Amino acid sequence: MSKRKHEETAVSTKKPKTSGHWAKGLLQTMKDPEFVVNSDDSVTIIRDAYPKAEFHYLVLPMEDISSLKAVKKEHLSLLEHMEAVANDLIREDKHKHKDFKLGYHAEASMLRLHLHVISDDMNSACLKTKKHWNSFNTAFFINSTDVVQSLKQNGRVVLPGREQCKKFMEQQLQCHKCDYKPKNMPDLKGHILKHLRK
DNA sequence: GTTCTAGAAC
DNA sequence: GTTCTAGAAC
Repeated sequence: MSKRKHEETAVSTKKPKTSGHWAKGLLQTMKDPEFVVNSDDSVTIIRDAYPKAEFHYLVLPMEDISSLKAVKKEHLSLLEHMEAVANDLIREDKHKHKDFKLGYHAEASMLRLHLHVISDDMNSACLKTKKHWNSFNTAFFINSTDVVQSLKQNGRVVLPGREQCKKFMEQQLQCHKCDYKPKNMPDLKGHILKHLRK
């Protein structure tokens, strides 16, 4: 036997092309018909390539807005439109029996502003780490309505600072539906199954 | 953002 | 010995 790792022969599960820096991945996914759910003149909706719940979509503007930090008051109607499009999506029949959260991460890793549209089951094989959990289930996740309100009131989106974000990510694991405090991720992933209601 | 894996935690 | 987390990735 050679020392080389065995060749992967199985067809890999669909992944978006990842040419260029990983932070630009969403820009590629936006162009991939496999992931695009819907779009109009100003926004595109895609399925998240690594969904953290049974339903997990992203709404992205066509305009090259890198993140919440780059959002200006002239983007107000765009952000309102992103929220409206997200609300239309979750009213579709296939989502009827699910509750959804609409919001932004306080600090995003991936380029291009994106609104998360995620069912609140948090039941997914892609949800693996404490950071994953806390990014959707602490104040690190900012509801779209609050982002829009902040933009209206301040002319920009007021965000928690770097240290505050770090604290959110290090927060003790907490079930989002009851007072249970899981001892680790496998414990949490087992626990949330009890709350499933499809 | 994910993958991989060393070494901490159990 | 096995499970689990957290940090590097050129």
